[in-house]
Amino acid sequence: MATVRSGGGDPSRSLALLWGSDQPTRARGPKPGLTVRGIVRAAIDLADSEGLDALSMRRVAERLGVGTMSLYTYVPGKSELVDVMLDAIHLEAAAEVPDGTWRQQLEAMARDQWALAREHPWMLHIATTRPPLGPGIIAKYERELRTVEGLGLDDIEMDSIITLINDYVAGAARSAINAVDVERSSGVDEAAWWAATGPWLAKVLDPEHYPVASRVGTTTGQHYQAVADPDHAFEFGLQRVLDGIELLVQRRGG
Amino acid sequence: MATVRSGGGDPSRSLALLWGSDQPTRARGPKPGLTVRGIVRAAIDLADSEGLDALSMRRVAERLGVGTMSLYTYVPGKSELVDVMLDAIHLEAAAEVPDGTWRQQLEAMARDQWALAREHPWMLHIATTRPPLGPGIIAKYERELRTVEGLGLDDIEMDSIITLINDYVAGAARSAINAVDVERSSGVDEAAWWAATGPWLAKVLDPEHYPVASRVGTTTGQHYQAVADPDHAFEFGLQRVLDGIELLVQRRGG
DNA sequence: AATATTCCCGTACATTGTACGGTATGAAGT
DNA sequence: ACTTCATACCGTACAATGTACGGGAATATT
Repeated sequence: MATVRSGGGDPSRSLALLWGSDQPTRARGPKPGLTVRGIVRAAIDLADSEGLDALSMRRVAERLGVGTMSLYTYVPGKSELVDVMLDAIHLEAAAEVPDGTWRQQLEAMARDQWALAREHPWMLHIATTRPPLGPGIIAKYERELRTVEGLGLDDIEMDSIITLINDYVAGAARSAINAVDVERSSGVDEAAWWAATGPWLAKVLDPEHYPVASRVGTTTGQHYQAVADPDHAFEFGLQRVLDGIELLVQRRGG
Repeated sequence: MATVRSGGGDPSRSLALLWGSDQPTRARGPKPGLTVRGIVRAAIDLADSEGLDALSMRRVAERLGVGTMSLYTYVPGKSELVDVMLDAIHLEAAAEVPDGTWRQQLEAMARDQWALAREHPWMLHIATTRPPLGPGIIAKYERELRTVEGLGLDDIEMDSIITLINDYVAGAARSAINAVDVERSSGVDEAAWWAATGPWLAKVLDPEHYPVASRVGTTTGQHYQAVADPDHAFEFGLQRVLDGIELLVQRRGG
């Protein structure tokens, strides 16, 4: 499987699929046996349970009890299918914006994103430079922007803050997610990997050449029983990022 | 190609490769015609110029003028090869730590990482939950930690700060990198994509349902002539992150 | 009944990582 | 000098991928 990338297909085809009216167009020919929605759901189920690497047109068709090529009647290609999958999970996850200060709202937003990534780990493996601008993603963007509306920031700053939070959460979540993925695909669990790596590391991390790294590496290794703890890293980083944003808001008089 | 993941191979095999003495073990049989270093260099060249999707054992062997399977004499598999590639680029990039305040040093470190990702865009497509702990990566870790040594932080906090910066830069750089990748792989450049998407977006982003998103989306779209500007996002976010870290350092009395 | 249109899908192709086993090479042991 | 045997090299084969192509079957419109 090549790198899975949103926006890799024909944009207007993806957009038509995303916003396409679900009205059953009166037409000749045999009755459709499938729906786009059903295909997308099957694909999401497959990716949730077996990972993005297991997501193939053949496997999706198998789950639906049809031939592989039948899918292409409903969906132009795998690229566009992935676009719709991505938008769909954001649509389902549409959460209420909680009450509270802007900071509490931003924090909740970050935690929602973190939770969504836990539920659908494959979403972080999809490159979204050209996001599928469907109803789910747009609604999410609207919710996010509202948390920083009215703080005295200009539009560009508001957008930048949202981007910052999303970039940061995605980065931190990727680490947590990968730990699960690599265990599934390699069969080597964290403990086994650390057991194989630790002794090598001790031999190689000599305090002469790497005084600080060997000290800190030893401390963190013992503390986490692993090379790092993604959950802790997420919490720590989130507070720093929010602190940084708060400073800007204060300067703008929010 | 399945998702490329570091730590997917046998850890001790990767580590042996990473730290393995380069001394030519006196042995029987024909003279080796290749070296691990040469294979790694060819693989890096290929990935640099054509992307990670184009990195295949066949293509690497072709560049070296040997049969595909000959590579397996030197390298256990593709996983381990990627591990060594990743360590190698960090070893080459080993930069001097500049003088200045800890903040200036951290900022320089982030910019170095950003520049490295520009040079070797494929590095960000590799999942590094279990990083290849070779001489390049370890030396980098040591350099990074030294910038936050002596500020009154404990070891865990020092490690967390480094993780935060690296996570953030990786996240922001991924956006910039993907813009280039998606253009290469799809043949659709940013302007063409935006030309196809913009009109759709205008139709769909109605101010009734999405008042804030439509306003901000329009402003940023006109400002960037695209859906976002990764370079601007990087600069903005970096200052917020550093501000947040500075607050912590101040509280610790640094 | 004829026609136009749509759904379904079998086959085929190029590309991937790498397991397996065979052959050639050249240093060490006799 | 001759045998032994570890090592380098690599052709072939297999299972899996996305999807182009074209044929067959079903059904609403004419």
